[in-house]
Amino acid sequence: MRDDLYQLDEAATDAVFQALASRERRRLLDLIRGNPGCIVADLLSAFEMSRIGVLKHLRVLEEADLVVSEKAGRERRLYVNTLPLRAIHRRWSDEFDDFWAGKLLDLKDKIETGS
Amino acid sequence: MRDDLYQLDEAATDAVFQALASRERRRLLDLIRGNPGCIVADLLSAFEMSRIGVLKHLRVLEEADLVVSEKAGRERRLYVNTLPLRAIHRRWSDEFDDFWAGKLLDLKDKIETGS
DNA sequence: CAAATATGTAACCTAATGGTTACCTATGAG
DNA sequence: CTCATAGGTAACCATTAGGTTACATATTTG
Repeated sequence: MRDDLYQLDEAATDAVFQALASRERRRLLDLIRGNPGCIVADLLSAFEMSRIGVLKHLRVLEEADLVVSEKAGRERRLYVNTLPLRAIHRRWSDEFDDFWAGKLLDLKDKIETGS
Repeated sequence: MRDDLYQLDEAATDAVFQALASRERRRLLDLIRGNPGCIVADLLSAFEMSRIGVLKHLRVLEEADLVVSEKAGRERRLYVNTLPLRAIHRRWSDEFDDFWAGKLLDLKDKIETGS
């Protein structure tokens, strides 16, 4: 799919941010990104929690479309899908252009220091 | 504060993504961004929910440091703080450089179409 | 086939979220 | 001063999230 044709609706955006709002899930995402094609069992050793806990986090990532998988025999191969992240990145780059460009004052600093 | 000195720890990152994981809060953020210095009462008409509901969402945004406020008499002036968003944007730009640059295949598409 | 492996589902518990109503405090205007 | 306005706190309720244990299924391997 062409990069710029991929768009997130509000519900999908909720799901992506929700999925990213957990350390464990971000770590999971990093692990899969670093080991594309890894299977669920490969991930378990990196976590304290039970296998089912990891599976649940994985499902949240999959429902946010941040991770996709492919069944291979009794195993499941995992991959990061970058499109949702890129869609958000792209949208922010558009919407917050003024901010990224640093054209606006740092209001917080201004307020807190009273300057 | 200099832009690149602002860094989010894991807890702060949790808070930012959590805050963004709600349509209402993203809308709130947009409204404040479009009306810097607006007061709480200004926002109410844009929402169906009660004032307290809005206040609670506002607090989530403030705890994520995405919104800052300044008391002015009995009013409270609201501003968006862009630093957390910029910090995330910057980190992603570093970490996902290969992806942003489109150097990697779209694995999802590959998997789903079986090509 | 039998047993080990990889994964998935169900049911349950606790804590956090998202919302409410009712009440309280501080400030500005007449 | 009186009262309307802007905002905040407390207590509550329903739903969701994050985790668990126990059990079930499918696939390899010996």
